Amino acid sequence: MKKILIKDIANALNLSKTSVSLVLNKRGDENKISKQTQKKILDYAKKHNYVPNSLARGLSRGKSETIGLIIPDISDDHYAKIAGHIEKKANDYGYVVLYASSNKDPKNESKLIQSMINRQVDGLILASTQQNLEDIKLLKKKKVPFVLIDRIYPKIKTNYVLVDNFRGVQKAADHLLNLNRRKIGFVTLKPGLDAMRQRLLGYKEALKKFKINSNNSLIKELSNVNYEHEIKESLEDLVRFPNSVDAIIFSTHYLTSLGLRELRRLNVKVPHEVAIVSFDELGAFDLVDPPITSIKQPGADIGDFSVDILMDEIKGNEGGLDKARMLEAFLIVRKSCGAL
Amino acid sequence: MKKILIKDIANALNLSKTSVSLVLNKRGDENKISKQTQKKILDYAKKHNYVPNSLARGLSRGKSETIGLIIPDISDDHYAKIAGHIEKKANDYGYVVLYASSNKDPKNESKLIQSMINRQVDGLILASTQQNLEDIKLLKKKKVPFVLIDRIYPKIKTNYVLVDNFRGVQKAADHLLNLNRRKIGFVTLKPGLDAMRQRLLGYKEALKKFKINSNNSLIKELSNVNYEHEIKESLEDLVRFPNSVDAIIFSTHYLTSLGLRELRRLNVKVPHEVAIVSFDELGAFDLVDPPITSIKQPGADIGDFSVDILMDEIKGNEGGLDKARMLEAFLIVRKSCGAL
DNA sequence: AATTTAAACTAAACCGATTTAGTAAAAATA
DNA sequence: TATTTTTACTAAATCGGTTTAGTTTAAATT
Repeated sequence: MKKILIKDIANALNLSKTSVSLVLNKRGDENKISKQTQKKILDYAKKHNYVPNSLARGLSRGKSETIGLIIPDISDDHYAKIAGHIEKKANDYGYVVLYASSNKDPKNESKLIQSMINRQVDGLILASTQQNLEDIKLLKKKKVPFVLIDRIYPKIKTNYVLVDNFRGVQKAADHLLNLNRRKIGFVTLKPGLDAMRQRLLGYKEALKKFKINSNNSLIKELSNVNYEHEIKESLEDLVRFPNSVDAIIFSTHYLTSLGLRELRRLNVKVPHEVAIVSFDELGAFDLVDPPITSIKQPGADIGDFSVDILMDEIKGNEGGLDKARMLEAFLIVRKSCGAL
Repeated sequence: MKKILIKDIANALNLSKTSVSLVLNKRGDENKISKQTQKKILDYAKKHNYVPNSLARGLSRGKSETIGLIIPDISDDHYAKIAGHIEKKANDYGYVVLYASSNKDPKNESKLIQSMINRQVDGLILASTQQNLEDIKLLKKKKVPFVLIDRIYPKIKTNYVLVDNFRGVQKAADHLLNLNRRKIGFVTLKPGLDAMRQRLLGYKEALKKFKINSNNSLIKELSNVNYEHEIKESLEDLVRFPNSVDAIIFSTHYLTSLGLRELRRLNVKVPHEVAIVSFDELGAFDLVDPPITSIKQPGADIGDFSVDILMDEIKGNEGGLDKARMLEAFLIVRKSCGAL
């Protein structure tokens, strides 16, 4: 049951490693290896179940047929879904995915990028912490093909696939405004991430168009590390006089879940007293009491497009595809705003 | 900005590749490289940001500091959570995770196992389709370290981390029985998977202990590919005379979600008319109407233990750890059974 | 002073592929 | 028949590390 190598095949058939390698890589014809010989090699390889050592191949070819994927957290629904699509699509292209979670730590992310490059990944897909500008610049300088998803660095030009957070939240706010909710709270994370900034801007813009002054005490920006605790106080404050909101937009699905639990604890009736909209879906949001109106991000598209772009980049097709895409998020209307 | 190699360091310092390699691998002292020289090498390497090429290192060492993880589907909550923990734990050990989804296709799984091995992963963690006995035997024969999770091959002895599906479902059924539900339906998948078989047996055993004859028309085994459609008819049948169940156990979280949607469509009141328990949690099950009583699998432990075992195996520690673990699943009582 | 031992290195083989730059023999052309 | 071309291969270098088996020089021992 020993592993069989190209050398073994060559010896067994009294041929050179070169010929064997060429034939196994389907380059026999162009290199004028006779049909006979080719058949012998192919047969022998199949019979002995030859499979190339990818490390050796990667080393000599300088590429690995592997792409790296770095995301904040694989157990986050949103990223798990994207990762699933990336993997499937990459497999279609004959690539394998080397995957890693940064756990939202820029240092960690930086190490992972390094590690991926050492492993000779042919390209990277990155949902960055947005605090590693230097690493991203380095990737550009080293001409490593990469695509940013979900989070970009506005200061530099890169390939990216992004969701229109600004428009997305606007849709949420418009929906509420059209249902005559006027005191709309916004619960989000501190804008370390551009996505969060965009979502906040979208919220403000929607209010402005309705000629409502945005009121800072209705905006709750929670810390990235402590939001689970901070959300309690924030919600109490939103719900209570003088704020007394009649609607809340949550800026991520986990804030929505936490927030809803809190609203229940506070005995606030959703949607009668307070309507809610979630930016970003969770699988079971249609089953929740009440079913949650949400802005659904196109996870499948993010995954698929990012791989398409990356492959284009790896193959060196300049200008083949549009390398920067902004995708629409969709409003899914359920009962949590009282619209149904 | 060119990549710097061991050779470059050696040339720059007028030393041999050997010395440089030894020092960089912290084997300078044992090989009597003078402190001076060591410092020179280390300084130069740091200054020029040397990082080893993992492919080359992997090739010559015959190991890659990478473990492979093959699961049915990364976008399944259960596996996403496990994957998250596996990754974190593997990183602690200094390993990187090469991850792939089989999409429940044994052929695919088989290819992935091959591909992982070619990539010289040092070990594998596998949530198998349970239809690749030959591949698993091969892994054993080739002495590739591996750990099965969630799904084992009962016919052969392997390392594994498993959840006690039998006891888990028993807990669910006991809970219902103790609440005086007597006509308990069981909605599950066809037993291609041993897990499914165990869950069914657990259900039957619980009934038997309560001296209730299990009635086959209360057991719905759906096809793996078509369950989304079949579940409609199954639920109608369970709910309608003469079955008229007063409780249903769903054997996976996605069956629960689908089932609950169906029960709503049929206007069945949960838990008043029919109580439900889900085997396996979903993040938002506490928010659902009604909150879903479920059997929670210890995803974190599955992940952590499997990596511990694998590392033990890779390091060749015979008999260090218990290499086969059966973990308990826990009942989480919520309102969907009327108990609260 | 001759021999051993230790210190501080290094040359070259190796891992398992790919690839460049050939070569020998047969066939085609002049 | 001599020369060129084509066919069907192959030897050896290469990728970037690790590792085995030395080597040289200086210090210690007899």
